[in-house]
Amino acid sequence: MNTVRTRYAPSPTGFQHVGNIRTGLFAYLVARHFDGQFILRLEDTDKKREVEGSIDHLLQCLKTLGIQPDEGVGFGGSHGPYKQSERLPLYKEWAQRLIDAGRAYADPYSPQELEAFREQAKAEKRPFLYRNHRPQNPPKWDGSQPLRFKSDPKSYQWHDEVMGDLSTGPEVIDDIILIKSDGYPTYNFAHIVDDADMQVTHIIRGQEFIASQPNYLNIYEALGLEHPIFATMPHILAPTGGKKLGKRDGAKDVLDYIREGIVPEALLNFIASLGWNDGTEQEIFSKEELVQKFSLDRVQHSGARFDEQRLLWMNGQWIRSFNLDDLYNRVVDFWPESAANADENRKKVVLSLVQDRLKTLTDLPIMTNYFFTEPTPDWSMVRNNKQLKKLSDDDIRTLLTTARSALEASDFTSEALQQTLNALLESTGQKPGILFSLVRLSVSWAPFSPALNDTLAALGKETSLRRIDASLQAL
RNA sequence: GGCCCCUUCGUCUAGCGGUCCAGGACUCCGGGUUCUCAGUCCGGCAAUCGCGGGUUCGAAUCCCGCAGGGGUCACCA
Repeated sequence: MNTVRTRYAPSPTGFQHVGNIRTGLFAYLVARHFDGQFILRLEDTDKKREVEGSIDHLLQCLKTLGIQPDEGVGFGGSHGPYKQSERLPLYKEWAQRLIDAGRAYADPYSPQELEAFREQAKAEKRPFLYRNHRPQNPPKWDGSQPLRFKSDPKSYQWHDEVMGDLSTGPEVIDDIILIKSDGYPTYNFAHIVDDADMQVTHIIRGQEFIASQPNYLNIYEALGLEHPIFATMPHILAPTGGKKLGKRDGAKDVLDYIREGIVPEALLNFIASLGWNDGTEQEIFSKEELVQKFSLDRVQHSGARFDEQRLLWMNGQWIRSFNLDDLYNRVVDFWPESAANADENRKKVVLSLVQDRLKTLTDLPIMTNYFFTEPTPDWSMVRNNKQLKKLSDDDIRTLLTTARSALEASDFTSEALQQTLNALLESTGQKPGILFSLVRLSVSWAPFSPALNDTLAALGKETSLRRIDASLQAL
């Protein structure tokens, strides 16, 4: 077998969302799995739809997710240029071959005439076929008219790595446009030329192309080319309804997930497992494992719904799997403002306490703010607490004062504090629900915090005692 | 409308003729973990395998119909 070469070939028409990027990921995984090459090609043949900044965004996405092309726009390679808009002469050349072979001709109709044909077909509830209107003596192609393929309608059956054996009749074959009147090729033609020229072995693309596959087969034949291996991916479905996930159904920018505190590993893992599994009960896969285990024939045939709950769960799994230094480097941009001047060691201590609690990296500020700034006592939190509301102000004052002096005598390691607190439970005869809650609130004034001994240890003796004093003052 | 594809718990899925009155994961609900929140552990709810016919001793698994969903029929990709 030849070296496997796959490509991801988006058009620069906006931001990348999970639906797009999954196709790219799978193409990447196939290439890596077989020690082949992964190519990034830009299909920028529709100048009207082009959106500025698309390329930068695309590159940023791939970089963030660690999907590294071997060749392509921004990566060099010996089959370039990798932007279709810079390959126009090549398409002309291949088009000329078809013209010379009598397999392409100029389209003499005006857009209005074409539209009339289409309306007619629609009124008669027939599919529109251009070849039913194929001109007898088309004018010589001078580039001002679209160039059409002269098709040879026939039945086809072919194999798709994902979908299996597929077949169609001649009625789906038509004279499609190869070169538009603006001089740019259509996708339909350009991708065939480019894949051949770039020696692409596997075409991995979305389900929307399955209907035009027979037309492509017809063109491969006319060009005398052997066709690559095809693999058709099912769509990712929108959260509701059965439609494919698109921008207007709330498909989010891939980078938005990262900004919202989803780690790249989790996003990659999640996207890959939408429509693919390795047949075991494993749910969490690293990129390396995906490369090793991925195979197209285990890709699902039907669409998969995008379920953010599951993504969030996976994110938590990944966050908990990182060692502290790794996690620390990932959260640099997520700390609360109050942590701006805190030193690294302090932040690491705090981070280690909340690591198990983070669902996304953006949870960090709300979970850690009180470690870095003095909280404002809010006694309504005590009064609204189911257990604490029974205590009188005097009870509270006594309990807190007793606790304060016991803590003052503790040397404030996590272990020593646990002993101090346990002793305090005995000496005061209080339940943990009362004593611990009260102390926890008086040092944090937060709705939740890590274990009390750990929280106190992280705050340190001086700060803890100061906050208890401040809380008592405010009572 | 023609053509093509798809159809297992709410969701993602395992399953390739018997080990499945269908297994795992997410969600949800109980319980444990000295307070909270999360995590974690244990347990629970949840699919008569789209429907109807076959084939077979035996079908989620094979065959045929039907229905529903999706894609496509652009000088978009």
